[in-house]
Amino acid sequence: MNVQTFSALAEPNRLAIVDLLLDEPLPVGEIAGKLNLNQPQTSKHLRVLSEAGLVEVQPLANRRIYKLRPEPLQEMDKWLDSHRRMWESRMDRLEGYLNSLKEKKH
Amino acid sequence: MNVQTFSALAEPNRLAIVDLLLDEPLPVGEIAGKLNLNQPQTSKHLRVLSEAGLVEVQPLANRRIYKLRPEPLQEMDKWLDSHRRMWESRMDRLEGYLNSLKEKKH
DNA sequence: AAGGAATATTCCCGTCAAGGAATGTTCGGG
DNA sequence: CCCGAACATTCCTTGACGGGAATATTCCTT
Repeated sequence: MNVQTFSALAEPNRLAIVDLLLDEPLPVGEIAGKLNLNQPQTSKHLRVLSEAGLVEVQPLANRRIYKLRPEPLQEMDKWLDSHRRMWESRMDRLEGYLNSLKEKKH
Repeated sequence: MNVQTFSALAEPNRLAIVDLLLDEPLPVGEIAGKLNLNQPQTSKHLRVLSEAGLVEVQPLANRRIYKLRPEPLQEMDKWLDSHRRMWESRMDRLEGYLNSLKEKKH
């Protein structure tokens, strides 16, 4: 699992940008407008997200359209899989235990 | 989605600790030994993980046993859900497109 | 009570990161 | 060709962060 993805998302503004781009690709100005960020600030955050591979840029005249790339989040999903199995296993065991408690009450 | 979870995991040593604890709870010394970390270094990272809610401590004599807490990762899983739906939707559309290509070849 | 083991905390230092202001670059329209 | 719009980059400042060394704290054994 790549730490760079976590680093990129460990900043509130960048997390908000990623959430925003979930709906549709957007140009920098619209991202800045919707999140009340300065344009240079937005630009710099987008650069970090791009370097982490979370977004890709599509030039359109003087605009730059940013869209999400799923690969790093898919990798995070895969990493989460092993944890998911762990906590689901514990939930199964808890369930089994509670069921056995119920049976003992009959 | 809580940025603090991402921040906690955005450090290679802490990510390694979380991976290690996936198998079983461990005391500080063993974590330090397995990851080749100094004890104070390990202690400090565990503190950050604890403050993020990713681990909990169980004192056992002069030892402190650290174990994972699933809640923050479950929250991350939930956050990832909306992204999962987005990239699966795109995969569906790609699949449909490829299928329609295949049909045209008959 | 003293000592050892295990661990947490503090202080200091060097590096990194975010924001603001200013400036540079690119594209399209007139 | 010039200008405006959209955006990227640079420089500076400030605060955060990780590691190392030293020290403090807690528990158990003798």
